[in-house]
Parts: sequence; C-alpha cells; structure tokens
Amino acid sequence: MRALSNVELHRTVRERLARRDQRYTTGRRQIVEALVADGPITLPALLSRQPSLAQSSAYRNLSAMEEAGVVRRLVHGTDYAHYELAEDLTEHHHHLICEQCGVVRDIILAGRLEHSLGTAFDELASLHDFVPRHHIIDIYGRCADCSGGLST
Amino acid sequence: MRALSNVELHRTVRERLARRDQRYTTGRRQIVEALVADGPITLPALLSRQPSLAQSSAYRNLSAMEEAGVVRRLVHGTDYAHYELAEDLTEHHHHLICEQCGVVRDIILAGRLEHSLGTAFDELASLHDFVPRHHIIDIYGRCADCSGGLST
DNA sequence: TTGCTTGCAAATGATTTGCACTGCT
DNA sequence: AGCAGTGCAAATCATTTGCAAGCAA
Repeated sequence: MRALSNVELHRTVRERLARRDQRYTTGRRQIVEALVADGPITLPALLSRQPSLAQSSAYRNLSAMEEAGVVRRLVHGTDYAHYELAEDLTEHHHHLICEQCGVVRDIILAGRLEHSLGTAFDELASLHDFVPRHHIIDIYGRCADCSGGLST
Repeated sequence: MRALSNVELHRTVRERLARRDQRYTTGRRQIVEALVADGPITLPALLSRQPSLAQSSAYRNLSAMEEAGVVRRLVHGTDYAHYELAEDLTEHHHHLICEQCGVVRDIILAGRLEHSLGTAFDELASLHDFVPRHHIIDIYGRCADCSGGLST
C-alpha cells in the first residue's frame, strides 16, 4: 500500500537529507525502517525496537528528518508524540486514536469523500482568508484491545 | 451561534462540576468567560486576559473542568495547548490552525458533509474493531495575518 | 469542621542542547 | 582537514503537585 518501493523510499530519504547537507546515516536508516514497519510510533517504542539508538540522537534525527520532509510528528494529548513517515512517502491518510492506550492506526478515506472534503476545506478556508496547506483527521475512541470489557 | 444562552451555559457548567463534587468558583467562571469570549486560547493568553488568575490554579481548574466535560484541551505541536469549551456547550466544529503564529479558529462544516463523514468514519472504524467516540479535523495553513508577505 | 480551592514554590517529565568525540567525504 | 553525527549528562519549559492557608456548605 506504500506509494514507493523500499529502494525508492530510501533513495528519496537520502536525497531530501542531502538537500539540507545532511547524511543518511545508519541511525537514521534504522529509524526509517522502524517507521516503515511499525507505523506511527512513540520514542520509547522506537528505542525498544532499535536498542542501539541513543535517545538524544533519536530525537535529534527525528527532528532533522522532520525538517527534511521525511518524517511527520503527531501530537495527540499528553505523554509521548508519535512519529511516522511523511505523507508523500506513503499515502494521504488519517488516524484512529485509542483514548485508553494511545495506540495510533492509519486509515484511508474513500477517494470521493476525501475529494469533497478537500473542496469544502478550500472554500471554508478562503472564507477566513486562510491559506490551507494540509489537513489532519483524528478519530478518537477505543481500540479492539481496550474495548474488550477489561477496563473502562 | 452558541447552542446555549449565557445563563444556561453557566448553569450547565455548575451542574457538571457539582456532579463531581466541585464548585463553580469565581476563578472557574472567569476561565469560562474567557473561553466564551476568545475561543481556543492558550494558558498565557488566558492569564493575560484574566490577570487575577494564578497560573497553577488556572491549569488545575482547566483540568478539573476538562474532567467534568466542560472544557476541551487541544494540542497542535510544540508550545502551549489551547483550551476551549466542550463541544456540547457550543457546536460541533473543527479548526483552522496557523502554522506560523499558532492561532486557532473555529470552522463549521456543512451538515451534509459532516453527515457523510460520520458515516464513513463509523464504517472505517468498525472495519478495525474500533469504537469511535468523536473526531477532530484540523486544517493547517497560514492565517490572514501571516500570509501577508511579511515573513515566510 | 469537613473538604474543595487557592497560590506559592518545588517537582516532573518529554524533549532539547552543550560539549567532546567519532566518522563520513 | 572539515564538517556532520553521536552519546552522555545537563538544561528547558509546559504542566503538575505538595503544602499551608482560605473559604464555602
């Protein structure tokens, strides 16, 4: 379901970093691979998946890659932020967010719906002299694990 | 455009707090009045509007009112969170967020569009064994003040 | 007089940064 | 060589919390 092959993905990442005089190091590649495999993840989840990463370097590299347009940072309440690949490296999508455990899952809207949304957003925005760049739809609720009668 | 009159609003707030054995004190009323007047605001903005509020009490009261279902906390990136009245005290709406200055404005989608979204979200969610509770749509871009050629 | 509130100061915790060292290129 | 990257420890800073005093029921 990814827009780019793995080879293309890594080449694109390298190019975007190079454009800002940054290198595609082992640590950065490990981060990208974790994002490819595990979708939106938190810093602790990233470190537990790739234990060789140092915390401060992970944060620093995520920032660097965010500025290079490779990574997107998601914030949904308290605790840790989630990180995922930039949308143009994957596909335009939105999120299901569990209010209980905080897990984040990607979802994709039907093309027609997404299109009417885009149109509506453009109209609304221009009504407010606002220039829209992109949008985010977050659906909050309970994930399968947390809605099974365990805890409320 | 509010769903409740001012009198009803304050009565409802008082009731929801009372339900949790909490009082509707002067400080809390000042916060609610600031939220009514200024829409989604940050803590510093709230304090500068109501200088008699103490920072820690403001945070504590916002939390208390959030738990009582009176206030909603919005998080959009770094810096300060924004606070607004709970949706059922106002009206279901979404946000325009300026990536430059961080200002947040309310917008309302056409009823028909909002309805098809709701349907689509329900279908998508059940596909993932997810129980949706509510959703948030954030449109990021540049506000009128920040898109005037000043700075990029 | 019991218990919610308040405000100050101190603590917390996710994220950032200083700095000296490593390693591409 | 020259500059970007790394990792440790220390610093930041929004937000939370401990505590003693204030106030409402």
